[in-house]
Amino acid sequence: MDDSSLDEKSEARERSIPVGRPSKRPPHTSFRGNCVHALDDKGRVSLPSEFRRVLGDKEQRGVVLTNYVSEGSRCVEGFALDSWEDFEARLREKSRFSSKLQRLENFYLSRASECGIDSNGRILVPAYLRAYAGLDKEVVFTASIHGFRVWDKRVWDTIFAASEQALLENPDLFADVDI
Amino acid sequence: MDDSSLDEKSEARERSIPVGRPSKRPPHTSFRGNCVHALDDKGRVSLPSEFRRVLGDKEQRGVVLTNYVSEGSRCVEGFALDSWEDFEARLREKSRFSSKLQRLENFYLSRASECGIDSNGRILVPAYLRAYAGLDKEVVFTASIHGFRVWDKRVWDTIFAASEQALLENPDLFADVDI
DNA sequence: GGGAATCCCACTTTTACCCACTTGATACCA
DNA sequence: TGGTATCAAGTGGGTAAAAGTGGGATTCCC
Repeated sequence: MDDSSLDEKSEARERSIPVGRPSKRPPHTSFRGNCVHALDDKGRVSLPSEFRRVLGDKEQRGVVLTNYVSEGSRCVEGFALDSWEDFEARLREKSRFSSKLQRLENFYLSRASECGIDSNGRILVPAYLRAYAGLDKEVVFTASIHGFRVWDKRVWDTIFAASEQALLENPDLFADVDI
Repeated sequence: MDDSSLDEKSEARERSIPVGRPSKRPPHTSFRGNCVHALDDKGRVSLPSEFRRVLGDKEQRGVVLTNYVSEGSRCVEGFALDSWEDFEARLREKSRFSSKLQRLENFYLSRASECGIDSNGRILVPAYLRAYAGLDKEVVFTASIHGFRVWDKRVWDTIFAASEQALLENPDLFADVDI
């Protein structure tokens, strides 16, 4: 180890480089792509490095995970903390006693958990979310437009195949999204 | 017991150090997530540490509990004291002879109780609220947008399952909340 | 005096934080 | 062009501290 590497480390510490592995590569603007990672016995899993890059400095603040049903299958949804806070702020403006809001609170909000990112770039997925989405060993991270999703690998394989099949059967499937 | 420990305690009282377990981790901005805790024979239950973190310094002032019906089921609602006070202030601006307001007063306000947090981070749930919501041994704390709710575990499991079912039957359920 | 609330201490379980290893990709150099 | 050094990325595990729980003792109030 030479002096320059020492300098670099202390400099990084001083500039408050986010928790987790520092990254020299530039931050990304959106979550993209997908990757397969292993959940360990403690329920921890490495956040894909590409996703950590999206979080950038916000990485130190962690992510918010909650449960969701996408295309009829259970998964975990994840968001950068500040994007989740924006969402909460908009909800706070709704009528306090609205029954629709309560549905959303009881299913979605009530299961949201803020997860810090450890020094190895991992998050701890709460036991109740692992149980909900059936996350066992192999999980798949997939990008969504606002954040990302985490699936049990077998569930994801099924979902993906079904999506392709739907597109084969209806070539205008995406045209209907009105983009 | 020596002098220094005495000093420490009285100093803490003077600086209004919050009751409850101190926490080095940063305070959260909103109540999030859910957790299962045990109500003991005395009617005490640990406030989830995540929730205490939201209260931050306000923890010393305790929380306000009252009864509510969410999605057709009885529960206890909880709020940080100052958020409850804001709510009261807004009610005070309404017409004092509004019959709807009186309903709200009679059902909601009249049953609100301020609860302190003990040195172990627990609150004492008033007997009438425990009876109302059928809280027995296992209770579930769930986050809501303005505060949190406390349910009997069996009731909660039913509510959650029903919410998921509703979402499965109507995938656009939350799209309707206009977020 | 009896019941409830509060305070305090003790115990168990869970979690956060740390360190260390493996692997694959890239860079570097002879 | 093959060997090797380097580093990011992912994974596994140990340990001290925090979180949750139970229960006794004291105080307060009707």
